[in-house]
Amino acid sequence: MSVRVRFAPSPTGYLHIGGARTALFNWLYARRHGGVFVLRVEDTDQARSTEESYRAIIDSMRWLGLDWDEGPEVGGPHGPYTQMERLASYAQAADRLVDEGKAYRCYATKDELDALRRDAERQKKQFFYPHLWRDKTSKDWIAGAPYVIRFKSPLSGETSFDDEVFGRITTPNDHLQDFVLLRSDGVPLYNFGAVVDDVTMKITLVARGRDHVVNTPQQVLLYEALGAPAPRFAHLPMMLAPDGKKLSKREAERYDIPVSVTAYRDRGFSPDGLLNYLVRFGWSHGDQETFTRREMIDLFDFSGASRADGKFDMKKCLAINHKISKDERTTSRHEYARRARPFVEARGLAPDDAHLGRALDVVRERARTFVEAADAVDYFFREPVARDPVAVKSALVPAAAPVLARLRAEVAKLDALDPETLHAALDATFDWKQAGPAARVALTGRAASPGLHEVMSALGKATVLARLDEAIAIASAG
RNA sequence: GGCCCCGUCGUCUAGCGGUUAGGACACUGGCCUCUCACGCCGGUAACACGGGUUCGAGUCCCGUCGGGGUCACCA
Repeated sequence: MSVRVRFAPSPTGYLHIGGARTALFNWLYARRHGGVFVLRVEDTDQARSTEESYRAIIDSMRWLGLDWDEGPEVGGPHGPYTQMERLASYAQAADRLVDEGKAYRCYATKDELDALRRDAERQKKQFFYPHLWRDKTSKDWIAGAPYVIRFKSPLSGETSFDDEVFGRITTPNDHLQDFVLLRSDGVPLYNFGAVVDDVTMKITLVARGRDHVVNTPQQVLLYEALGAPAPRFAHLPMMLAPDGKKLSKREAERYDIPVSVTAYRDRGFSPDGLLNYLVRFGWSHGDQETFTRREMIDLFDFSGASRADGKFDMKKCLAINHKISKDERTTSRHEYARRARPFVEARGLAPDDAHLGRALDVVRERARTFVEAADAVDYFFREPVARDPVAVKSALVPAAAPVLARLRAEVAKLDALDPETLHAALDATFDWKQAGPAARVALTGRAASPGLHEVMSALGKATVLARLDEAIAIASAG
């Protein structure tokens, strides 16, 4: 049977970093096995679902490059891929279960149940749905009154399944509630909607966060009741905040960790950089730290997944992004410039491609993100260059004027400013240890920068001469 | 609390009965050097604890402790 997996986010917020990892693992599994990757929108929580969230999720998936074969915007043979457009399917399945005596109508109201729940809480007892309507028949139904459809859970025995990463998981049935399949308005709840869809969409493996293992038994029971074979399951360990708490937005902010994929994009991460951090979170292939997409796909396997939850490490995430971005093997020069450009333009600069490319070549190895790259490249294009007052005060002193003047004279004699020519022309006569600081502030306005020969080369002769003239004037004025 | 799961350096992890317990990030000493990075060489640092099984346990079993997940007409 061909492999079919899905990623099924609910549009109740941005795409969470943990969700992105789940999506990645599913995508890798599908690509690895030449299968189909389905994107399905679980928007049955009408109170929280928004069009804006839907948009953010789609955009994030595209930015990450996790393309789907079936789903919203691309369609497919099992559509629609949005649950609110599939209500008839759930109603039909639910009716069938009721007819077969595997589910039943429950007329107890939410208020009524909430009251019971509060009572249980007050008595410090666990609330358990009293089987109010479990054993009633259609003769007891109240015409015109709202009802939900509940699953008739087994009262004894146990349910188990073989998880691809955790192995066999078995849980007793006796504490299973008669969970709700269909709300009184006909909208399905998560467990039911997901199972009905997974059956009709012929999903063969479900990979998701470990927080879902608890409702897997209920889903297994549902497959059974529906007379459909259950897919395989693969649960992934949780991604936690540095303190071991849930990586919620609030918790993450305390550690300056972005939680939405769009935030990583805005912070100047490259999709491949982020993906490389994520793929090594809960999965490994020996000691290999970074992968090209091709390698990820070829090497991915659930046997490489770990079972222990992990804590997010922003420093490492940045380091991995840095490694991926600066390496031509994983990020081409052209790709780097294409992604960096918007961040440069956001600073009000508009260099042409050739000029930008030269500057990025010079700073690339020292920028962890495109935001840092844009900052590092700023003085190449800003006129007049912005000079750091502290650096000016310490380096552009009167004594530096003659040194800068001599540098200006030497550069003026040259035709091309490539690094080799500059080294040949200047190194014999300049003591860079002494001339460096002043030249650096003159040319870049900063106390730290890439090597001066490289900087001059990327700056171009005209700009170099102009900036030296400015600096000489500043230095002379003291 | 019930049920389920997990436990190797600070962090991500390798390990699948016999290893000086390896790598990466972080931290740190040094080299390189016009500064900052990059790069290179080196260092600190881990098998939660207690019982078993075994000639031999990080690897297998049990217990303890610790951590996490979940108990909705949310997903």
